Amino acid sequence: MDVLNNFSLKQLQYFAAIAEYGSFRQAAFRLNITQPTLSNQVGVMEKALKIQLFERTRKGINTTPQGRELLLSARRVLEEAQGFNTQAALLSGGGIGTYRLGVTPTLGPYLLPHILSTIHSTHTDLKLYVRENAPSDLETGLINGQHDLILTTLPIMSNELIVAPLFREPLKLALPQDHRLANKTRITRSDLLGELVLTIGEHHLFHRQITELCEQVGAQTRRDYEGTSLDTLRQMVVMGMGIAFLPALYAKSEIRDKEELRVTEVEGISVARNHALVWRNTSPLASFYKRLSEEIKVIIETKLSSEVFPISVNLGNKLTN
Amino acid sequence: MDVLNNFSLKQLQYFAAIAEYGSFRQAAFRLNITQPTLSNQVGVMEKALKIQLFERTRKGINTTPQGRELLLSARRVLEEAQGFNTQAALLSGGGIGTYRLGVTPTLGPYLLPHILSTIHSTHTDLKLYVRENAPSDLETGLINGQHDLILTTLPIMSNELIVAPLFREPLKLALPQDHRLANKTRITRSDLLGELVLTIGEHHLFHRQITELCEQVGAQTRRDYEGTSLDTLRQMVVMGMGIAFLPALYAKSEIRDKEELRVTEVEGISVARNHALVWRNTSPLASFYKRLSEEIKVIIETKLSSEVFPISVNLGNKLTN
DNA sequence: ATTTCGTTATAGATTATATCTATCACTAAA
DNA sequence: TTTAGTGATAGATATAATCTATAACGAAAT
Repeated sequence: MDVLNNFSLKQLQYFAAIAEYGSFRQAAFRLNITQPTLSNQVGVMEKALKIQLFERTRKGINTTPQGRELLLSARRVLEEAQGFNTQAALLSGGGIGTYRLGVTPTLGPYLLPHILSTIHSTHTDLKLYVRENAPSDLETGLINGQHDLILTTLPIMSNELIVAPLFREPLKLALPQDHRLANKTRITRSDLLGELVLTIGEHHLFHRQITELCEQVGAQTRRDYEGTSLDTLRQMVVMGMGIAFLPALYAKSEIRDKEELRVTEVEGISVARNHALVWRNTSPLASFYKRLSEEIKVIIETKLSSEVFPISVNLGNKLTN
Repeated sequence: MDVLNNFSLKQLQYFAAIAEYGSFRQAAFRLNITQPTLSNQVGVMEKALKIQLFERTRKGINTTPQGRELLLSARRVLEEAQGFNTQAALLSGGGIGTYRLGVTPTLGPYLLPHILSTIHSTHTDLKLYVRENAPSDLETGLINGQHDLILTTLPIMSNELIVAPLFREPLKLALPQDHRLANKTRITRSDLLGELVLTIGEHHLFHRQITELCEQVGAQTRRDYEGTSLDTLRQMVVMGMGIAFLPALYAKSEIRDKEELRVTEVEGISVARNHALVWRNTSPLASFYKRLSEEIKVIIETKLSSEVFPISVNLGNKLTN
């Protein structure tokens, strides 16, 4: 990829045109340049390549054997260049291409299935390369360019990122079927007094929320048995090791079997995660990402309004829960 | 193939380098240009394509999704350009490529098999696209560029052609086995008195030579039964319709079966064809063609010295027989 | 806090080069 | 002999690529 200062695309174009029309004058006319320009440029090229491409006579030209050989290569180059050009024309519209979307493992698998198909139908040529990471890794990964966009849980601290809040996802209480509260229609704060609450590992963002809540209502958290994923947390509840708070979208997606667990809300408490679409403030595609976030909000409102809620107040970057 | 004034090869190269090194400065250093040049050129390109390729930050760059997409196309263009370049480098040596060689049907098939393999072994990458035509068509075909070279029978009249005489090919007498002269060891001019001589069609160059000879030695020519090719002429001799003069190389190649025909020389007469390699005086490859003709002469001298002879005198273009 | 180093962008001068106009030299055909 | 067609050449001009010097900003170290 080093020394190709021998020729230019323009010269290749000239070369091909002359060969095609069999005449400098003709070719110059078609190319909207003058004949001397053409003579000059081809001459320059021939000198640079040390190959005579045409044999000039007073009545016209012949392409030399070497010229004929090179013509094939020249045409291939021009074809690729043409391809580059048409692709650039397509891409300049925006919304086309492969975008690297980072998601958290506690949201991505349960949200994306609901929205991807709709997005795909609106943006046929938009492809998402989805990659899962813990929220903190997502944020730094976005900053140093490993992702184009992330779909993550607030808060986002960095001020070089732009945050488009999407929705608020409540955490719901999951009880084993044989639990004393399982058949109670209304569960309130006071019901939780003395309960054993299982939590997910503390590097997850809502770990702290849960522990704070438990302190308030007088429940205990089991520090010795923290789940490493939502799935293990669910299994631990099924086995009767305690109760747990699970994100609403997870519950909707994964807890089909009503015999296994009972998922319910607790009156008088408000514990939830806020999710947002985030990109770098330097990204030239900011306006497209903004539009995309609006579209996602609409999709969620349409398809998931019973599970999640709009984020009413605009709390900005420092949005905490 | 019309409007690709959006970008240049150089710009594509710059684009690829920046993406590769992840930095304008780095890339500029590698490309041996200054960073402002790079910034400027990429900017020009982005404006022309209406696509931002890179997202610039104070700590470096990120390639945009569109940029990543286009990078693939850009690399393909550069690869083809590189291919063009290396091929040009190869070709600039000369002796490489496909040359369109015109030959006469009464010589080509009987001479070329003897010389092509040797030429191929010396010039591995030289390919000959061989095409047969009557000598007069060969000459005009060469002049108007349908051939690069011709291997033809003299004389050549046009003064825009350069003639490299190759060898002199005697015409030998072919007799049927039951002919009265067939077993005679020495045949002289006077033996031909009253013989019926078959000739090839009069558009062939040696037709006239034969008829002139026949007049001199008192032989008759059969105008009503002119052969259309050397093969038919041979068949006519075999069938006893007369005797004929056949080119020595044809006889060597095609008359294997000694029972069928007797091929011999006639003492005291000298009838022959002169062959030459011919090209346009405007051809930039003249020196290569000249070299090639010398090589062919050597090959013939080595492999066919018993059949054909050098052309001793340099008779120039107007060489007649 | 301040300095230092690393990043890209910008402005203006300079250099390189692509292009045009006008013309020449030659050929073929009218 | 003239006319129309071919490509080449010289010199002027316009365009564009490049360089130098500097700005503006961020990150990290002092």
